[in-house]
Parts: sequence; structure tokens; C-alpha cells
Amino acid sequence: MKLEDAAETLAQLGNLTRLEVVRYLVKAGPSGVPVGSIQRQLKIPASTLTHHLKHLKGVGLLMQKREKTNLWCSINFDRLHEVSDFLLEECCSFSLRESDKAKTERDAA
Amino acid sequence: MKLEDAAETLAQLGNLTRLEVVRYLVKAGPSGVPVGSIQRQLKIPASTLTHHLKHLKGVGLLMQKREKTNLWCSINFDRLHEVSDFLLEECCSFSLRESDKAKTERDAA
DNA sequence: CTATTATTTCGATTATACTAGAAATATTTA
DNA sequence: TAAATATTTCTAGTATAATCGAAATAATAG
Repeated sequence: MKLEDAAETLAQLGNLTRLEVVRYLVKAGPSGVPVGSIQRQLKIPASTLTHHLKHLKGVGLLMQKREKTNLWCSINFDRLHEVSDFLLEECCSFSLRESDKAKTERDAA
Repeated sequence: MKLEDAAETLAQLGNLTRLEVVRYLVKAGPSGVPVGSIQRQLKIPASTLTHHLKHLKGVGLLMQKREKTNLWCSINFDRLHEVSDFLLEECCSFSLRESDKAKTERDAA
């Protein structure tokens, strides 16, 4: 996962309203829930919700599928996994030599 | 991990400059690096860097320790793990009943 | 076609975040 | 004490994000 994409995805997750939506969608599982149910259950004004859903879709966390008048939303579990994995990878790889850590002539270059 | 804390932490990770810093600190390992080295290596203006470090410290991702004139920065690996774990937990628990997903009388309540 | 329900777009307000130069403050060394 | 180095605070400009009501647009059912 590219650093830029990770940053953008993390930024989208880093909003309380959106994170509540994500949590709700995860609970809903692969089949998802309609926009209106999210709106009513989480008490988010419709236009605000649409706004946030657009963000989540923009980073590939949200999938949507229309059925009659309802737009069903579901989480892209793979994408959520990718982000989590990205952080884990970040966690476990030390590679800077001690000699590079203090100020050196190379710092200036 | 509380949802609010997770959101705040994810938000802090969701900035390219800060994520670059985090990645650099992870590479540096537990012993860390001085502020000035981060600044020179990643070419971030000092005041901008201080600003971002404050944010990372604010959500507990950054630890600092002074030694002579240098302020050594290191990642709080546990905290980073917590965030990653939070996303994983989010990933793997479906619990909404299908009957709750469509609009129901209970929606209104 | 009309009414109903579901969702989105528009538009405006308000708040928060990013950036970085200049000046100020620490900390050590001479 | 003075000079050198490291880091922070102050300040301010600019950009981006969050919010939501009202109106507009889809989609279906009657």
C-alpha cells in the first residue's frame, strides 16, 4: 500500500462520524445496510451522511449497490484489512542504522 | 480502545507529513532519533515538524527524551499496535441481525 | 401521471488544520 | 559570559473539512 493512499485512507477513518458509520457497516456484515438505516440508527442528517459516504467510497472502503429505492452500503473488508496490515508492517520493521541517527555530514547532503 | 480515541489517533496518522515521520520513527526503532535528524532527512521545516510532533505526542504515538541539546523521539509501538488491532477487531465482527437492516418500525424509535 | 420514499446536490456557515518564517528560548561548550 | 546548536513559540496566511437545511433528483408503486 502506497504511503499516500494509506494517509488518505487513515484520514477518512479519522473522523468520528465516519468511524461510527464504518463500525456500523462492519457489524452489518457483507450484505450491508441501506443508507436510510444508517441515517436513522446513527441519527446523522441525510446530507451529512451522503457527504461522509462519498469520502468512504472515495478511498475504497465503501461499496454500494442499488436495490429498488434503497442503496445498500457495505464495507470493503479487504480494504480495511489492508490499512490495518499497513500499520502492522509499519510497526515491525526497524532498519535505520544507529550511525545514521545523530547529526552527520550526510545530514546536510 | 474507545471509538473517540481511535478516531483521533487515526486522524493524526492520516496526514502525509506525519505518516512520513511515523514511518521514519518506526525505522529508527526503540532508541529513536533526534528532532533535528527527522527535520533534515525528511526536509520538513523546523516549526512545521514541531507542530506535527506535538500532535503525535498528543495521541500517545510519540515519546520524547532529552539528551544534551538533542530531543530524541521514538514511536510508541504499543500504541501503534493498538490502532492496528482496533481496525482488525472492527474487521471481523458482524453482529447486526438481517431483520434490523431494512427500515422497520424500530428505526423511528 | 401522481404520490411516496430514498438519496443526493447545492449553498452557505463555521470550524479546524496545514504551513512556515521570524523571533524566542533552552542547553551545552568554550 | 559569549557563542553555537537545537528546538519551540508566536503569528498569520491559506486551504481544507464538517455541518446541515432546503431544494432537487431518482426510483418505485398505485
